[in-house]
Amino acid sequence: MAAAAAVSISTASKALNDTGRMGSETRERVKRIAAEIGYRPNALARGLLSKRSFTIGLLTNDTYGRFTLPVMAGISDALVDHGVSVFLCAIEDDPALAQIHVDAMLDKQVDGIIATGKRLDRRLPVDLSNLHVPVVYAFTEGTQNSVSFRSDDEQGARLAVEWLVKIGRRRIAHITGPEDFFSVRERAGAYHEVAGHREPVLYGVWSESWGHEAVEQLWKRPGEKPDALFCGNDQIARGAVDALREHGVKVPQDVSVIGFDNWEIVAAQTRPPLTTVDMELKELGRQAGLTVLALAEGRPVEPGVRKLPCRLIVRQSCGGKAPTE
Amino acid sequence: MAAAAAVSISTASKALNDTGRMGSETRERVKRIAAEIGYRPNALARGLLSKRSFTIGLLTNDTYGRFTLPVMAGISDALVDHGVSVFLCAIEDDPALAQIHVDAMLDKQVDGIIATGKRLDRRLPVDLSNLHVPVVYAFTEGTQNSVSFRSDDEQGARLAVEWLVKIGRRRIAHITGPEDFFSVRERAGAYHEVAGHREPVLYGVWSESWGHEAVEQLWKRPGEKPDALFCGNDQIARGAVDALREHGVKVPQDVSVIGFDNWEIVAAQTRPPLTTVDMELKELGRQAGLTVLALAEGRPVEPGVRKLPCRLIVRQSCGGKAPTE
DNA sequence: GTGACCTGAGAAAAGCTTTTACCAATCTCT
DNA sequence: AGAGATTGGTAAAAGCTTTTCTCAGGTCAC
Repeated sequence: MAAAAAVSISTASKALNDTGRMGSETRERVKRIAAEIGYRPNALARGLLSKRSFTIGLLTNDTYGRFTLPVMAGISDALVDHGVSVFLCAIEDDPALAQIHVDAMLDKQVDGIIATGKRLDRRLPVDLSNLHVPVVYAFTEGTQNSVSFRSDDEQGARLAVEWLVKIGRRRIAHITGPEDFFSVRERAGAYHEVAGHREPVLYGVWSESWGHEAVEQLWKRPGEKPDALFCGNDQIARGAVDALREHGVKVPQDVSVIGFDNWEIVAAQTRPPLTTVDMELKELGRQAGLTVLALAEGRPVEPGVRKLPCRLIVRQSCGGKAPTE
Repeated sequence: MAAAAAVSISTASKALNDTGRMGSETRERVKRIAAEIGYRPNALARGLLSKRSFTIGLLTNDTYGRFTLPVMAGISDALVDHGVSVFLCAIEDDPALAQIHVDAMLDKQVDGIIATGKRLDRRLPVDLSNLHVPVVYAFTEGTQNSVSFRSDDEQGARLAVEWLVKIGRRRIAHITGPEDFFSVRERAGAYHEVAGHREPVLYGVWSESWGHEAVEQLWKRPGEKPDALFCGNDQIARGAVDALREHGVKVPQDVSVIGFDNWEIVAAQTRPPLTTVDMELKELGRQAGLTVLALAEGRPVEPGVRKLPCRLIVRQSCGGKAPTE
């Protein structure tokens, strides 16, 4: 630093880091002068020596940011206290682009990498398994012996269906996304388990229009109609609510509708606002961040898949009362 | 590098950088061995010397990511070719957090900072005016003598209203957000200019429910109804479309509705999909990225506000034909 | 054959910080 | 008072690149 503080370069360092031996008045003086001139140590130089850059990389292929943003917020939230900054790298399922970003991050000596995606059962289009920095997977499929975090979709779905049962619904239908999604199968499994097989599962796509169409199909069928819809995501739920309204069916009086994801922009703007399942992605990001930090510091972390519980967000599309917490 | 390539450390450097004098067969051999052992120079050490970290910081207070994500995508897209990585720092209108992030970035010797927000007429809660690194503002209010990029909302609004006029609409109403937003006033100004003053401007909030309510108000009034609605954003437009449907008014046959923002998740999922104005945020990010890079490299950049043109996205909520491009 | 020149490569410094080793001066105890 | 311990501080090395300087050996010309 400005050894212009009339002291040697090493004394300055020790003063600012509260290490070494020196007179307390010297230490104080150095600190004061450092503060005055606004001295801040160069993290590059420090990193060169300490082998820690206090930097991690976040790799994502989720362009919408639906999943990445909350995860990122959690990571950043957890790591900012430790002085760690985050490189965000959006690779759009482009292996070449991904490799460029990974190389750039490695050159910059990131302390670790968090890989995140938009789907639990897909890998990012780049191999991170043999890097010399720790890698943690969040909301995307990890590799053998890696640490990965994911939401517990089964528990989330159970939460939703149990809620519907609890408020007295019995004929619960499930409208959801494409069956090749792992989450879809998990959620459907929990649905079957809790609700029994009274109603079929309608697989489709993740859009409002599918939710709309699914309701058309259900209401076109003869016989008793469902008194509740458990939807695979909020967009489907929203389409369903719209369709119900057009049929003159009242939500939540006649039919309860529950979504999944708690995507505020969809869930809160639906009329009525959607009761839905929140995957706690921010918390997921927080844990992923702390984990990659632990690995970077050489602390041991058990490999494996960690499932984080979902939380039920009660709004008005189901009726019933919010649980007293 | 592994001078284990049987050559001195300086020769290795010169070989890999194609500088200095040396026998071509030595150069080739070093390069080959470097490639074999997967050597990559340490960017920290290089940065220490060259005063360039090939790293920039992106500061944002937009938690939804509605504006930040496209901007970020543009920046990243523009800079990845130059080997620059981006620190994403989400500060949630928290001055203390913002300062922490800025300090962390400066410590890490970022080559520049891009500030971005969710509102053109608001500053970030941190002062970036006297940093020793270049700062560029994108979609947020800049400081004196700074470089800032913003969308041309006036031109965008003009585009929208002119389109409505072109397809034969005459009684065009404007439902928009809070009047204290600069963009709202600019858009309303352009609306008045192009449409004349036949219909009032309805100021409200940026939500679907306001769009819904505004239509109620309009249709409750005696006299001729509007034949077109220019909405301040896509959410308002969506609410309006829903309300019109409930009134039995057909979109686009009876009334054309046009939005603003081109927020895919809203605009494309509305029935019918919204014709809307795109602010070209990705391009805005791209230019901001290239500009901060230019400043970092010492190239001169004229200070001032750069307005980028918006683009009309024609879907089905207005009728009319897509312009032949 | 010898001085001028060129070539290929290595030595060293710089960039900034932290850490270890070290030295001179003061203190302590008998 | 003098040996040994303590104190307050400095010098130097290490971490990894790049750049500039230097040098040994060879080539060319006269």
